[in-house]
Amino acid sequence: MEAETIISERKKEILKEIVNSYIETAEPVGSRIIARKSGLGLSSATIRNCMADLEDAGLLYQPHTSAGRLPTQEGLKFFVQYIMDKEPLSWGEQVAIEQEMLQEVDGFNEILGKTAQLLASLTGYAAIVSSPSELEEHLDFVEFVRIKPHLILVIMVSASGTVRNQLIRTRRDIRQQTLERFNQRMNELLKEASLAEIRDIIIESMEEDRRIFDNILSQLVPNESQRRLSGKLYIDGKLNLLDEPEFSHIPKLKNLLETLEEKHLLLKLLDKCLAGDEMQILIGTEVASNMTECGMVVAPYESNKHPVGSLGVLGPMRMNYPRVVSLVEYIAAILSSRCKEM
Amino acid sequence: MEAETIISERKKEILKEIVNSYIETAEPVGSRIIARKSGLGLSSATIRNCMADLEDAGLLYQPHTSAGRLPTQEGLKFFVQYIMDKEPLSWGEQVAIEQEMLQEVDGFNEILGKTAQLLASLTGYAAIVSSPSELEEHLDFVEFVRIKPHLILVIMVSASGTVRNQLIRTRRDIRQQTLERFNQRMNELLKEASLAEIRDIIIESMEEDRRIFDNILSQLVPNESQRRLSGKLYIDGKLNLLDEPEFSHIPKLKNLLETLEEKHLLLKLLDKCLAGDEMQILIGTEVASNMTECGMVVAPYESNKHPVGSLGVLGPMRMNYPRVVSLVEYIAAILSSRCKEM
DNA sequence: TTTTAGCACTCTCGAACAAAAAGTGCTAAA
DNA sequence: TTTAGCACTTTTTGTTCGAGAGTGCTAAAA
Repeated sequence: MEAETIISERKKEILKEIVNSYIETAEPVGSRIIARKSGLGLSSATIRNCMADLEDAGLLYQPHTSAGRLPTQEGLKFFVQYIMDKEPLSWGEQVAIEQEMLQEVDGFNEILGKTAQLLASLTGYAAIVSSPSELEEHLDFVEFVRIKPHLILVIMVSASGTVRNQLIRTRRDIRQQTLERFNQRMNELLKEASLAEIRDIIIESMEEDRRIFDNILSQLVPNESQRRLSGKLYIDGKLNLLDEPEFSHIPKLKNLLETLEEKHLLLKLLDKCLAGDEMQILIGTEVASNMTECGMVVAPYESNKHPVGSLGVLGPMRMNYPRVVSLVEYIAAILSSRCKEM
Repeated sequence: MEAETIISERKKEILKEIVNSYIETAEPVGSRIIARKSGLGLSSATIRNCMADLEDAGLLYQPHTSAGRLPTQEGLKFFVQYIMDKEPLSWGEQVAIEQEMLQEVDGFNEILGKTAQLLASLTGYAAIVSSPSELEEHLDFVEFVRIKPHLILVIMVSASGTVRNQLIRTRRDIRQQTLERFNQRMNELLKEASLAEIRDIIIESMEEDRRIFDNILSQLVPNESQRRLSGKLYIDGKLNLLDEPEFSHIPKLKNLLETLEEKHLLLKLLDKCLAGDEMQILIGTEVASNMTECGMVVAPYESNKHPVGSLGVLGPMRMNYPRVVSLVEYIAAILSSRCKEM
């Protein structure tokens, strides 16, 4: 970014002050306020000159001639990239978070739910946590049970304690006896391979039953599009957004809440970050075409060095980035450490 | 209600007209409008006199002296009890509903979800459907599996196709062999009894393993308070409420949406109706102390003559009761008929 | 006795206007 | 390079005023 080099230190300082004030009050901020609040002893006139330059650079704008200035989307982006310093968490907060996150619960999913809840309540915005994609998850145990003719129940228990069921209808009726043979073989294999891998192995090795089980297994291993939809998502704090003045316009609010119901859209958003492998801050149009007034902070969490899911905070574009970034970072780290146990 | 006898036919007619107009426009309605719209050829002055009487009776009120009148909560109650006639569903609508409701799906729960969705989209309000309480539901199949030391997985498949899992930690480690004996016995018993009943039977009959299984079964059969919380709830159309002018005030809206997140509260509301065994219309303070601006229409649905769950519509107090009542009634009937199949 | 026309009265709502407040840009002096 | 000062612009707020809607009451008509 050449922009960074062009903007002088002083102007950065001023931009910082403006953004901070804007984050706090949601109001346009004028030169007087900065002159008084900022440490550097400059008069409002000087500040005004700088502000005019910042406006020319596209980082600020005035809603109307006699109003103060607001950061543009670009201004905020510049702020989070080059200016902002994270707001360190107080010791008390760190302890409180750890305490909440490290509670004993059964099932990994419960942790994810708790994480979303915690993140939402600490930030005051909406929080989203995606669960590890099932495909890659290691299974502990699988069992096939014949319930009635042509209907088989498959129970899968993952290493993390999640239980998943699936009913499968079969064209041919399969005897429980056959299934038991299958069960045994599967569970042996599971010690080493993932479900997707097993599929390939087993199809080769069990010549006799090949046709039957090929069918079953392909129903079991979700394909790409199913996987996308099946990825679980934990959302909390949606209603926090009602407190933000930018969403006091009801149709806007409705539009936003509606998009938050569209899981696949959110999953895509979170996935975008998973690929990047490090924290990302999306602002305005970067978030989504119908969430142009929002900001989002997303970070992946990992299990043995591999990112497996992500967690994010969604708020108004005028989010308290310094604080949110610290929180997301810290909580992602703790979540990653909990993944190891699983 | 003595009120009914006191209010003359004409006044009922006028009240009816007022409520209908209010439902449509959400505005106070004046005497002129009624004089023109109502069939009875009366002048506005006459109407005014009647309206004054209705106000004295507590069925109407004026927001301020020079405004038209609005029905009070009592006025609406009176309307739905003694005046309203249901709005019959058009033939096309009936067909469309049946088509939607009778679609082939797997799992009863999917039907309930679909029902909520349908109800919400047809009424334009929020819809709530409660699922039959699990306690009473008949189980088709139960299996206990030892996953690892001290951890047992219980799989329950209900007659309606729902699968429920539960992990149970045991103090003593139980061998798979023991569990299989137990499995067999359980599934024999299931042909006749419900889970709750089985518990009593089995505890008596299996002397040797008594202590072990008593513990397991008591974890399995939810107690009253767990049952309340575990009852599943399908809500749809929450965001429809954002379109209603009465909820354009954000704090009010937030309060309402928050209450809609409290499942146990809603369950209690629906249960209230289940006990009554017929459709109920709750208005204003009757709904809940923090939903005084709402109205609700609830009806039970049944499976072999016994009510097993209920479905309801929640909207502003100024709901289109004639239409909603018909819809709820019709959909409850279809849902009941689907229950029989299960 | 019941209904209606007429009228005075009350209250809200929107437009028009004025003054205050907030903030800017520019100029000229420090 | 910075700042004080001032003219200018725009929003905000408050006020006033008249139009509009609707009522209650009274007296006449049915």
